[in-house]
Amino acid sequence: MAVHVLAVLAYKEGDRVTSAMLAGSVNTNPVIVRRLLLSLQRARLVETRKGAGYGSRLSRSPGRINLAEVYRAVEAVEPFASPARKANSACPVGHCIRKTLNQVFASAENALERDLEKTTLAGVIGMIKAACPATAKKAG
Amino acid sequence: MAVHVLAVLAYKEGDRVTSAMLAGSVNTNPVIVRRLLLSLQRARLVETRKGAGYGSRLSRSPGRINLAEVYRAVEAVEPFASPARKANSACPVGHCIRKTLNQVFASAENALERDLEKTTLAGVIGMIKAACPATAKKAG
DNA sequence: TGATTATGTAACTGTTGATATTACATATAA
DNA sequence: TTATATGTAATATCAACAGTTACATAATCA
Repeated sequence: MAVHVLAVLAYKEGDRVTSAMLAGSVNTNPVIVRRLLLSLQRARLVETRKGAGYGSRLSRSPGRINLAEVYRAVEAVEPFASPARKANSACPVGHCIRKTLNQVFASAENALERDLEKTTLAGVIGMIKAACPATAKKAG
Repeated sequence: MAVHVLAVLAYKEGDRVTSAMLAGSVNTNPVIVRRLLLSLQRARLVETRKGAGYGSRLSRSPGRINLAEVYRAVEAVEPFASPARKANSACPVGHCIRKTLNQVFASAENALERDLEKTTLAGVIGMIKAACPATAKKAG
């Protein structure tokens, strides 16, 4: 969803867009969008202003925002499960597996982010236009 | 958790282990383990037999099972969200973003799996032993 | 200044997926 | 035939995420 919101913002290069308009595009509630925007603000990906006629816009050009940044901005918890129950430490595997799996998963997540870094928001927009060339250039 | 279970099985190279013993190590319920084992059976990673004195063991040596196979065996759904609500197709971004994001995420997941392929169960065991050298070699 | 517009945020309510638990049918070994 | 172990259904619990309503706060604009 984060990528969707940012893609709309990228579409409107520079124009301010309200959370209500974004929610309209994603088909969700403005509050959900605003909560998401808070994460994106913290990551300095968007700028938001209150007041009549304002809203949010990208902090940088779409070509200078890659999807790894977006992923990190909205990633709530570790994508790989840290099981609720802790392992049985009487078992040698259970006792020491956590540290090991963390290492392995950190490496895997790193590989994931390296790949996401290769795609910018501008790239996403380009792919969307290529996938749907007939679409109008400006709409909510 | 899947990796944990398989690591225990790898520890016991070849020995049959019951779901109750595995559940003891992971600190969970035998039924949970059995459901997980069903996925691992479908992926031909473990063999299971009913009856007194039996249980499960690895189908192959730990050096010939990599974590990408495990990931694929237990991966329930797409790790990246396909939002419940579908996007607003009146919006040009909403209309065509799904296909584009699927492409991008497929690539990212691929990168993830390429990384996981580099680690085998034998490697995990080695890392565990290195992390906890003092641990006994044989226990539940 | 005051009305309007937008965000920030709290409180509460689904919904979903993972885990947990109990119970029982079935298969296999001894 | 008995004991052991898996397969599986039904149900409960829990956390994360999304949704909704409501309202305080901030900023613009007339």
